[in-house]
Formats: sequence, C-alpha cells, structure tokens
Amino acid sequence: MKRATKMRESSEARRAELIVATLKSLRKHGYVNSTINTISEESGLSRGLISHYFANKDDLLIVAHKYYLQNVDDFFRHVVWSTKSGHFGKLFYSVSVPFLRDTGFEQMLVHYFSAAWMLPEVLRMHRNLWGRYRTNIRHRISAAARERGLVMDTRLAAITLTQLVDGLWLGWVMEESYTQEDCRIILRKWLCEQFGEDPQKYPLTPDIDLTLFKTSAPLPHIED
Amino acid sequence: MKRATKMRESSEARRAELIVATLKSLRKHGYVNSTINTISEESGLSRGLISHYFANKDDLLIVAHKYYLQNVDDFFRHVVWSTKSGHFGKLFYSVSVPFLRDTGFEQMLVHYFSAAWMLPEVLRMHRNLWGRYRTNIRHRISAAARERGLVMDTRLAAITLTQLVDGLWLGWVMEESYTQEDCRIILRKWLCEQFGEDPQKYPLTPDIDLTLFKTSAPLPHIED
Amino acid sequence: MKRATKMRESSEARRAELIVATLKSLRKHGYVNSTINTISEESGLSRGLISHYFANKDDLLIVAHKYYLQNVDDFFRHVVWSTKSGHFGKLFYSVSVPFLRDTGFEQMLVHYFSAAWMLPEVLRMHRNLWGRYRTNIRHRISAAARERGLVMDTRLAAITLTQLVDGLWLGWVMEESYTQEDCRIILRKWLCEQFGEDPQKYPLTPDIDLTLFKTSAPLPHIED
Amino acid sequence: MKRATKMRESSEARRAELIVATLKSLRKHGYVNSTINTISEESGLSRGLISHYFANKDDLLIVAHKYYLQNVDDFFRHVVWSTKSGHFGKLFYSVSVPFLRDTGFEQMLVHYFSAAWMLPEVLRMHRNLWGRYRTNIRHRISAAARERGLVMDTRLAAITLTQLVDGLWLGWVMEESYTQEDCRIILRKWLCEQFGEDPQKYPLTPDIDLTLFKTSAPLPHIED
DNA sequence: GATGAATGAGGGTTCATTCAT
DNA sequence: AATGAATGAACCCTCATTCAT
Repeated sequence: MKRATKMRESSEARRAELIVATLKSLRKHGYVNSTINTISEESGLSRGLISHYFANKDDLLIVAHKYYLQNVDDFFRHVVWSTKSGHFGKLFYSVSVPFLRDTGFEQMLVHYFSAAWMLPEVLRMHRNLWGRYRTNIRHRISAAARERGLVMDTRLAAITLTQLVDGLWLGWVMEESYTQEDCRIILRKWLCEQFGEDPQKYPLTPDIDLTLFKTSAPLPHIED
Repeated sequence: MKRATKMRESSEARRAELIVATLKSLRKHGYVNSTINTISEESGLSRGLISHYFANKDDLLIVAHKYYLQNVDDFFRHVVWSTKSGHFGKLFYSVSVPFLRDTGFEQMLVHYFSAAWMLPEVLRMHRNLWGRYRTNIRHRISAAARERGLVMDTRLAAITLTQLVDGLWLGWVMEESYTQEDCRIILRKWLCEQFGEDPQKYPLTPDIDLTLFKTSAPLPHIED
Repeated sequence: MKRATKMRESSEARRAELIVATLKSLRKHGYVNSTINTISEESGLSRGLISHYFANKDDLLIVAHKYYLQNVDDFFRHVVWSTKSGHFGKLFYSVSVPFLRDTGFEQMLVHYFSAAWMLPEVLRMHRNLWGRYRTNIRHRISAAARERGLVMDTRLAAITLTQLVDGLWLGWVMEESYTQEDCRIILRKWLCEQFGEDPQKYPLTPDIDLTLFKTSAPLPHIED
Repeated sequence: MKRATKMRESSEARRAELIVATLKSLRKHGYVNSTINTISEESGLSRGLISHYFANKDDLLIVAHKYYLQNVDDFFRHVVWSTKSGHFGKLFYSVSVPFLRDTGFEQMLVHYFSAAWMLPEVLRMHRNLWGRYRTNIRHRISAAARERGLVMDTRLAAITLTQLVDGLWLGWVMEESYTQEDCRIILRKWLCEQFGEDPQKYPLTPDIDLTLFKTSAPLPHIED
C-alpha cells in the first residue's frame, strides 16, 4: 500500500512536470508553435509519456490552462486575505490583482481566449471563473456601499469594474503603451469617485507579502 | 479595354470572395484551425486559387484582417460624422460604436489578438489602429472638458475610457452575460459623471441612420 | 492562300520563340527550376500558348533539345566545311568543335543526359547524333590513315577520340579546372602521335570565320 | 547498454535502408522524378520516417551520393592495393576501375551530374573527389615516367587519362555501343604508347579478388 | 488565336498519435 | 512505467494543364 501510494505520488509528480513544461513551452514558443516535441523537450521526458498521462494534446492544454487559472485564483485569494484594510481597501486591491505581478504568461491567456471557441471546456472554465470573480466583486461593492450608506446598481457597477480591469489588462498586454501602475491609478480613481474616498489613503501597492506570488511562483519550477 | 476592365473587376471580386471566406473560416474554426482547406471550402473555390491571388496564407490573413479593421473604422467614422450633437454627444456615441451593431464577427477579433503574436504585421496594425483610436478619443475628451472649463488628466481619462470599452466588448464576446445596451448605459454613466452631464439628455441609441452598417454590411455577402 | 501561308509562318515564328525562350529559361534558371511560368515570362507570351503549340512541357523540352542539338551539328558542319586543311586538319578541327565556343548552354546538356533516361525520345536523339558523329570521325580517321599508309583499328581509334572529346568536355563543364585550350592541345597531341604529324603545323585555333557561331548564335535571339 | 547498442544499430540499419532506397529511386526515376514518395515506396517505409532520419530531402540525396561515392572510392582503393604489379600496372588497373564491374548504378552518376547544379554540396563533393582522383593519377604517371627516365607534361597527361576514362565511361553508359573490355583495351593502348610498354604483359583483367566488389556489394541489398 | 483565371494533383514537411520494446 | 521509432494525415505551396472568354 505504501508503495502504491508512492507510485501514485510519483505519477502525480510526472503529470505536474508535464503541465508545467506545457506552460513553459507556451510561454517560450507561443501557442501555435508549442508542439508535443517542444513540451517533452521542456520537460526532459519522452514524447510518448504525454499520451500516457493525458488523453491527447488538447487535454493537456486544457489541464494546463486549468492549472494556470487555479494559480490566478490562488493569487487573488492571497491578496484579498492578506489585505488588512476594510471593505473598500479589499475591493481596490482585489481588482488590482492583475497589475501586481508580471508572470510572463499574459499573452498565453489571449491565446486561450481564442482557443476557447474551439475547446468548449476552455470556454466553460473561463465563464465559470470570470462569473465567480464578478460575483465576488459585486459582493464587495455591496459591502462597501452598505458601509457608506450608498445606493448603487451593484450589477452595473460590478460589470463596469471587472470589465475596466479586463480592458486595462488587455490593452496592457496587447499594446504595451501604459504601465501596470497606470492601471492601478485608474482603478483607484474610479473606486474613490464611486465611494467618495480619498485616494491618498490607499497606496497603489498593498502592504502585503507578494514575494511568494510576485513572480510566476507558485507556478512551481517555471522560473527557469 | 472593356474586357480588361471587366476582367480586373472580376479579379477584385474573386479577391473579395476569398477575403470574406477567410473571415468566415476564422469565425468558424479560429485562427489555429483555419487552413487553406477550410478557407477554400468556405469560398467554394479551389485551393490553388488562393496562391493565385495572395502571396501566401499569412498574406491572406493579414489582408483579411485589414479588410475587417477597415470596416470597423468605416463604421466608427460613419457614427461620428452622422451624430449631430456636440462634443460630448460625439464622444459618447463614438465609444458606443462597438455596441451599436452585431456583425457576427466579434469572436474573430479575439482570434486576431492571438494571431497578432505570430504575425507581426497584425500586431503592428492593431497597435496602429488602437493608438489612433485612443488619440482620437483623447482629443474629444479634451474638447468636451475645455467646453465645460474642466481640468482633467486626459491621458488617463482616455486610457480609462478606451479600455472600459475594450473590456466591456471582451466580456460581452466571451461571456454573453450582459447586453450591448448594458455597455452603452455604463459608458454614458461614466462620461456623465466625469463631465457633469445629465444622462437623460443622451439617448442610448444615436438618432442616425444605421441601416447601412447595422448588420454586417458592408462586409458584403457575410450573412451566410 | 497567301494569308494562310503568312499565318503558318507566324505560327512557326511563335513556336521558335517559345523554343528559344525555353533554352533561355534553362540557361537562366536551370533544369528543375524552369517552369511553364519562367518559359512564358522569357518569351513574353502567355502560359496558355505553350499548350497551344506543344503537346505538353516534356514535348517542349524535347523539341528545344532537338533545336539545340541541331545547332551543335550545324556548328560542327560549319567548322568542317570551312577548314581548308587536308584530312588530318579537318579531323583535328572537327573534334575541337566543342572547345571553340562557349554558348553558356553546357550545363544544360548534362541535365539532358539525365533526362534521357526518363524521356526515351531524348535518349534516341542522343544516341542517333552521337552515333553519326562517331561514324563521321571514324571515316575521317580512315581517310587520314589511308593517306599516310597507316593501318589502325579505326573502330577503337574512333571510340578513343570521340570519348576523349566527351570526357574533356564533361570535365571542363563539371570541374572548371582546365581550359578549352588545354583540351585542344591534348587532342592535337593525341592525333599527332597517332598519325606521326607535327603539332606545330596545326594552329590550335582554325583559320576560319567563327563570328557567326562564336557566341551562341545561330541560336537566334539568345544573346539577351 | 545492450539494448541501446541494438537500438542504435537498428537506427543505422534504417538509415542505410533509406539511403539504398534513395539510390534505387534515383536509378529508376532520375533526379527530377525522385520524390519522397518514390523513395519511401522503394524502402517500404513511411514518408514521415525520412524526416525522422534526415534533415530534409536534399540532405538525404547528399548523404546517398556520399554513400555511393564512398563505395566507388573503396573499390578504387581495393583494386590499387590488391594489384601486385609495379607503378605502370597499378596505373593501368587504377584507371580501369570503372570498367571492372557493373553495379547497375551507372546511370545514377549521370543524374548526380545534373543534381550537382542544384545542390552545391554535391558539386563540391564531385570536384573534391575528381580532383583527388586526378592528383592520384598524376602521381602515378610521374612515378611510372621517372622509373623509365621519361619526361612528360604530367598535368596534361593526367587530364588526358582521367578524361579519357570519364569519356569512355560516359559513352558506355549513355550509348551502350561498346563494351567495358573495349574501354580497358583503349586505356592499355594509350598507356603503353605513352610509356613504351608492351600491352601483352598486362592482362586486361587484374589478377585480384573482385568477388567482394564484383557486383554492387557493398552497396548492400541493391540487387532487387 | 491568344489569354490567364482556375483547377487539383503532387511536391516537401510537420506533427499528434500509436505501439513494440 | 517509459521510450522513441514509425506512421500517416494534414499542413502550405508549386505548377502543369484546362478552358471559358
């Protein structure tokens, strides 16, 4: 039994190695140029092994995306939980999440936006995570508004805020004509206007430990 | 001469057929899965003909994207020019452009976001058009602010506005969880807040003739 | 009738244009890179016209080769007829023929040696011309030997001489490590040894008019 | 270790199979008509495997030519080393080499003469081998001449001899109107004339073991 | 007669997948 | 479990040939 467990752990480790190698390959070679070959080279394992752990290449790409999205979600939770400020501060820092680190995987997400229309599972995952994210933001908006006795259309506010985040992120990735700091300033400004808060009271960078997530970790072993 | 002219017109028609077939194929199969085969099948013409009219597949993809962006730009100009309201109204309706029609090609832009990282020319075109678009919006913001004696950071305001548009557009395409009307409401709200205007004075739909651009025209023959 | 004649002459002219264009293309682009396209471009005529005058591309290549071999034969006859010396001199200059001009078509012949095994007609033409050539040389050897009262195996002598010519030609084309003059010296030496003649009496270059054939003419219009 | 060795041997065997199949295809279809298809058909292996063992088609053609030339060179060395006669005899038998066996691959060399003008590496290899061959022959001529106190232009003599060999070979392959024995007689006659030797003392066929090289071996498995 | 648009077979090559070892 | 040799479908592209004009 002990050995069996060990074997399964080993198997899981192999799977993880291949998943991480897939992400590395996507980052290094791009989406269309990532092949079974580049992935197996990146992993140091054989080509045949991929078929051993995954149904096919699409399956591996989907699992790798799931792994990546999980990391994004983990980072989001880390930031929200670590932030000591009240509802408003938590709201601000939670929407700042995409602009608090640079993983080098941003373009990859754009490729998955495209792939989503060919791989239904990717689209499902996307809508699931984005939906949960917007609901979360909406609840935070509600809490902050209630705290201040404000009445607002939280649905529209949540859409506005999350899509401002998405739009800033998209333009930042595609155009590289403004910075992550610009994005955080813009978000703070919009939030303060909505909630009558003073921007000065909320530093652009939250006073939390980002070392663990600052770089691409905890996408383990991806630092090269 | 008559024959030559007729022939050349015929040639242009063939080129257009292939371009439209390319856009259809991209919509249906995405960037990675659009091949010479899918395009020629979509066009009903032979595979070899593509090489007859275009240098290679990339060339066709780039030309097709140019064609699509040109249509987007044409529609943008049409809306701006037709709008009779002042600076503020023109600003509002110009950013509402992506939410005034449904061409059926929205996903395609996502595919090109992905393709941009494989085809430098696509990225160049994207940055060029988006850059010009943001500059245009910034000038309109300046004009409307000056008119009202307002002082604002037009650079940040332009980024906020254009990226709110992009984010709303992206979410609308990817998630289908809110409507184009929601988007226009959100944009009007943000603008009115910034410029102290009354939303009631600006109907969500501009009082202009959209028949020509309402559908996918003038992306001719794309209705299937 | 007059018109019909004119038409046929015109047709013949068109054929000749295409043949010459074929040879030009072969010289310029090589054998494998000569296509219907390069030939029609060289001729200034349309692609479709080739099918109008020739059964197919192979047919055109064969006819062009025939045309080229005819020119080689014409040049051979010209040299032999113009030479005023006796049997021996005529023999020497006749075998020197391949080393008296540089048409720029030498590599082309190598390609046809290869093509001969795929195009039976090319092999037939080759063997026919080379056979007649060797017979001609053998007769000249006989005449020169008889003149001097020498007895020799004219068959072996003819093979030796013609194949020495071919070998010198082949090495000259393939290796470019010796000159045409070297070839003529070698041939004169061998002949003088066989017939007891004095090399000094036979200048390396025959005292005949080569202007017409010096260059690639009379492959008309090939000078570019 | 045993397996690894076996695997690599197996790989080498596969490479050899593909090389031999390439030579067979070239013999059957010529250079222009030899495709990945004809080669894989000849080998009985799949098309994709060629890319597995060779960088591309040109690489395979070049390697195959190298393989063939190596065999020619091996046979040359075998004849020269095995021959027990003195300088003159070695000279005679070394130039007789092309006429001591019939591999069935003679036409192939003609195809490579053609291919040389498309594949620079083939031309380079050709010139390298032919150059070394002529130098070798020239040294033998020098040695035989020195032995007899003869003075001769060894450069011209070497060109004459090697090109007589090439010419005889070319005519034998292309025309099939004389025999390999004719060629050896001709070469012996020329050499004896040059060096004042008695042909009777040198049998047309050297008294050496040709069994190993008599047929196409060691071009293994080429007999069909 | 003459054109060149249109075709489609076949070229070399890539690559996901299979399977014997 | 792990390998990588082997496959063959599909990729983009070339080009000889056809045919409506």
